[in-house]
Amino acid sequence: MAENTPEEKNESKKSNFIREIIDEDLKTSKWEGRVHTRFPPEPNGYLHIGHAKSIMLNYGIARDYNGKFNLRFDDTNPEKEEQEYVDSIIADVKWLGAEYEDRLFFASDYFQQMYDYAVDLIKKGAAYVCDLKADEIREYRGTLTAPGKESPYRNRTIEENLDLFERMKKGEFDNGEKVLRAKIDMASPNLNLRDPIMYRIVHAEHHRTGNVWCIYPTYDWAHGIEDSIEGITHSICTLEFENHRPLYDWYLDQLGAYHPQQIEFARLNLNYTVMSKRKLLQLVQEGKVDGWDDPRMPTISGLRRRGYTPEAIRNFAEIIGVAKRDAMTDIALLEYAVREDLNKHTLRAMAVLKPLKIVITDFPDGYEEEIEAVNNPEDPSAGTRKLIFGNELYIEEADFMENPPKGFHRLVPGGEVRLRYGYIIKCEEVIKDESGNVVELRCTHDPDSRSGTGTSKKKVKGTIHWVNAKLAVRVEARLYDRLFMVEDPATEENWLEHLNPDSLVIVSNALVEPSLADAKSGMNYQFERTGYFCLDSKNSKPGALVFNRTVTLKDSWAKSIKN
RNA sequence: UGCCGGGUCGUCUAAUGGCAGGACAGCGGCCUUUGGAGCCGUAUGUGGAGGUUCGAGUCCUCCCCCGGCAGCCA
Repeated sequence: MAENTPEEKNESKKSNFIREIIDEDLKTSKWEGRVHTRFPPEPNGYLHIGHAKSIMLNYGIARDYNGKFNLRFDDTNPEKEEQEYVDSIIADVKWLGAEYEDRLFFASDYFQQMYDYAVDLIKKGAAYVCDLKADEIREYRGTLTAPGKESPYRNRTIEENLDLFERMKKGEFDNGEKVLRAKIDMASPNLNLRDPIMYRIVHAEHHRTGNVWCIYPTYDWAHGIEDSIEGITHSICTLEFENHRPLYDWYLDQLGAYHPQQIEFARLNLNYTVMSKRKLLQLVQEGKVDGWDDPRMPTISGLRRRGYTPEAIRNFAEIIGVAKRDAMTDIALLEYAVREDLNKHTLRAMAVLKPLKIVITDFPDGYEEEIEAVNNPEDPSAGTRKLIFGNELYIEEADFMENPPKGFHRLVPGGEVRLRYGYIIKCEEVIKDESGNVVELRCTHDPDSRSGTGTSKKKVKGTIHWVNAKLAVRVEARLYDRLFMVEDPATEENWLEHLNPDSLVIVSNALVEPSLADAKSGMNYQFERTGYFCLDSKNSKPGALVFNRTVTLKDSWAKSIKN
């Protein structure tokens, strides 16, 4: 493979304000030429597409600057964290292709160091044990416009603080009885600096450290230390931590510890879905969806089950860029990213979602003819396959209309249409049941129109897909749509009331061409003219296949009739 | 109404005092045995008012709007 010229590299990799900061740091040797980033999830839920943005941002930077990328679990709250989440997060990060090599870390591995650092602060007179109850602490903190007041315990002696803190660690006190606080400034306009809590007492079993600890560091105390210990150069995080940066700076300066640079960016918001872990958890717990990996969920595992590829998600992360302004990204960008990837790489197949039988009357009963179909017009190396044409077929119900609107290019009574890779047929007769529903079409074919022979001079406007009635395989198809009916459900009072009742439509009698009976899990397919599909990893079984629709194909006809 | 941050096409994102550009979405067309894909074209934007400057999205002043912060969550 040829090396990219610098210009090509710049073109293929969009820059952003964070990369500019790094470029500048490299120029000034601020970190002796090092670039070291990390992704620091809390294992209290599954990762979503917003995390993917952060992962690709951090990993992409490390990769492009020849730096390092760590995966570190921020597991400082035993009450919310679980091993299941750790496992899922590791799987998702790997699936996305973010390589952390041997750098898998846990904040809980640093608990002793954090404790020692806290003792240092106490010895410097910069931290104290406070007996105020939670609501009292809140009260003493003041408000956004009024300064707080100092805790009556603020001026305990160093010896007393040391003793009390050690006894907190030993388990002599109950939850909430005491906390360790930094002694900073109760009148600071930045509320984070009003004697923030460093340690709280939590008698709970931690998924990794078990019952070794009953005091746990708060995020604010722990996070900067974690980055410091790992030698992170650029601590990239989301906007809401901007106000915390002065606190991290204060801690690290007090400790005289290595001091990374924090840079904040705007988190991803996608319309027609929710992105907070709390809300996603609620959807799972209230059974609104089929688990964290429900294909309608914006989780990495949900997108994977839906049929999204890592490449599609990486494309998406690239397309949306990185900035500091709040943004609401249109889900159309995500769909564009996945179509772009799937179009190039999926095998095509014919599948009829809502079958309508047609009989070609001028072929003998039991007629069979082998015809060739290309597997992927975007990729000749994907080759071709054989299809068996017959006198009894099924076409898509939507491809026939008795009273078509102007511009309808498909089958109509007395009209002609091409059957993909087969013949041009003409609809001679429409057969209906007692209630007037069309149940079968009787057609004739043009023998000179066999696909690929070039013998037909005839031009028809429409080409429709079909399956052989005798050979088609019956499958279940699950058609997904946006989870919510409103653009920004999170801002609605009763956000759960805006779930889209049609976000999942199950089609239990779809018919697919025989080759799809061997569909492989993890493979993506394009059902010609209808969309991209993949086997459902949870519910599909041999002999009872279940296909998930990843995304529809663009449909300019559907769009034009809607207007 | 305290502190911090932010406002560029409908959406996302560039332009680092010098032609406001790209992508998606839209619209129009070409092409097509997928109404797919591809190709071509097109409309749309600097929150407002002043100021500095030969020249301002960019610098200054004032205003407006949006977001975050009062967990022993992260």
